[in-house]
Amino acid sequence: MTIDSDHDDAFDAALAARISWHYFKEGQTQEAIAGHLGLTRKRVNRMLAEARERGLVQITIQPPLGARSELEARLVRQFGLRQAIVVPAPIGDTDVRVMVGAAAGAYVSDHLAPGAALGIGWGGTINSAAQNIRRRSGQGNRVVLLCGGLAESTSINPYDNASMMARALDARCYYITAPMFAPTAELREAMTASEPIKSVLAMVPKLELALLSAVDLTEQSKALEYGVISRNDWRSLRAAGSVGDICGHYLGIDGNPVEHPLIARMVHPAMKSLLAIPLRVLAAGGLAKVAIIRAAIKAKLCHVLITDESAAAALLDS
Amino acid sequence: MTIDSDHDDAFDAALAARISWHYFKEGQTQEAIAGHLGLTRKRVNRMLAEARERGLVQITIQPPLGARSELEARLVRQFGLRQAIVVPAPIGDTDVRVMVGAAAGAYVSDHLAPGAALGIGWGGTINSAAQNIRRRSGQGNRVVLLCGGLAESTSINPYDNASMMARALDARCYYITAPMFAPTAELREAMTASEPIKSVLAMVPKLELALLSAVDLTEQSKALEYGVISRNDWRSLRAAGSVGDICGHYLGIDGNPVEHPLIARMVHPAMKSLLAIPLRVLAAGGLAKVAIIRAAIKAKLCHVLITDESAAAALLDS
DNA sequence: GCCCGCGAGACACATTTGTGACGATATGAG
DNA sequence: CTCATATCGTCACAAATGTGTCTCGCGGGC
Repeated sequence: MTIDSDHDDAFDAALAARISWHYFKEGQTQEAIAGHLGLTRKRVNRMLAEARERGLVQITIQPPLGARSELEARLVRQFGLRQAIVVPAPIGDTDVRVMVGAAAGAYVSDHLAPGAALGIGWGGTINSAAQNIRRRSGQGNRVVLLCGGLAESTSINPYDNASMMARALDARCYYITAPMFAPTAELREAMTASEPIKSVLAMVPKLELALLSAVDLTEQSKALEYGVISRNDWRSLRAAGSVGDICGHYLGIDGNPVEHPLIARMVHPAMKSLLAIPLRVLAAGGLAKVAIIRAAIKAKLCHVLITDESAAAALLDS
Repeated sequence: MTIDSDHDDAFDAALAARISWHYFKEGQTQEAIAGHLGLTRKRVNRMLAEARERGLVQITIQPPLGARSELEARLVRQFGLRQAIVVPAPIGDTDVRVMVGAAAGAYVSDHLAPGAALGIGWGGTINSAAQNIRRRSGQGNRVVLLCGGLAESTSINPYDNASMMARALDARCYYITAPMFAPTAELREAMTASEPIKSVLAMVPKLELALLSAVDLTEQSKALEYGVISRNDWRSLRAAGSVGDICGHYLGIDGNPVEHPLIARMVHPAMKSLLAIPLRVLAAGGLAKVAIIRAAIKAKLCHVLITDESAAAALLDS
């Protein structure tokens, strides 16, 4: 399950690395590189873009080190967090998730010890985090996906997120081989009690680090946009008082689980299992996520919050 | 000693970090960022350049991971190294040292454990390595400069190299407070036996990691260019059969120390001390360094070699 | 008060970069 | 063998970037 030597195309990583060296480290122009290596400038250009997309080239921005941002300090104080990381809010129409994810990837790279096991959520933020992991190899890490899968491969599929993360960490990856939403409550019981799934779920309380993501139930919800949940479910979950979910645990504004028929069909690790993980990092940004972030903090799901300025400011405004 | 609020000018690191996020992570145009933050585009442009120069923005190119380069494998085999890292040779007239140094910085970042002590050489390569360290803080590292100082601050001053490295690692830094070349052999004895110097030298055999640099004695020698050694010394050292030095130890082509009056005046850790360091990394590239690299390997000073393609190819051609 | 020098913004320009259009060439199915 | 398709190189152009020059405003020295 963890074997994936080359995942799709014949992308020449060695060539891309060489081009990247000349471009980013040596500061040569794309034209000069093309001439030197006997390629077209356009080819060089696309290889560079691809190298960045694939995380082969990584750009790290060192935090101001000594002087942590004002917002971070206030978040820590007001919500009793261990740490808060606030990245700038996007200027244009850029997706917040790429920025928060970038910080999340850096955080995981810094805090996942060799041999440690990492649990992850899913979504655009996690996807971006995976791209921003500093590649390692032979460190004996494990990645456990903390939710069930989605049959339709949207642009943000949990299995894909997990696979990318595991590849970047050279980790063995464990999936919950069940849908995120079981067809019926009975099937959910049967599935979670059956073998491959049961033992993966049993790994969760023993994880060293969890990188959680938050799904919101606002109008802008990506889960709604991509059809992960139906508009009917969306409506009734909101009516039940939920502001979103963390790993399939739908929470109310106060952080308590809500009552809803869907709950009994969710395939996910028990809340108790999640709460057993000693370091729980929540990565979520954007105004839409403010309510669910607050709920997650109240539910004690968040030791470390990675978010953006707009969400941070809104959180503090309450 | 590790406190450095702002080391010289009023470079606004927080602003630079924010700009860098918008530019590198969010992919905004410099103009848009300038507009958003109320700055000139030119200012944004310069801040970005400065952020890169100062190592605030770091660009990492992941090695092909599985498939290590052919050259590296051959170096390891032929010279019995633990590891070899070969970066592309510069295309234009770029300084090889920035490329080799970049790789060296990444290597140190990956291999210097918390609390460990690092010994460093000096020169452009080390300077570039320091710029490419992934900043850390509170890890309790120590940096020891493995040579004496130079009075005239050339662009590559050992004390400056050490200071940059220590700053990047948030490490305490130890200097040999003596000139690289003592005026007389007697003074050298007196200095190395006297107090601050003696105890710094005593730290050397206990270091965990050494990042060594190589000084060559070719026509292109930077040491000659910058006047670190006089042309007379250069001539006579060559006449004595030396091809360069590692931490002030002038070696012959076979790796043995040469005989020369200058030797008795060098302030540096004993060869035995250097050889007691369990992981010795030599970072040097360019054709001029080939002979001294080979000598250093023969002198057992090099467990891990970080070099560029041109030097690697030349080393293997022998 | 006046002059000098310095830094920063405004402007301008050359270079570099990203991207789309178009045609050539390879690849593979029938 | 032919044709459809996809990939890649060439050309071209617009946008973005790096850099130089000019000028203005500010502060310090006299």
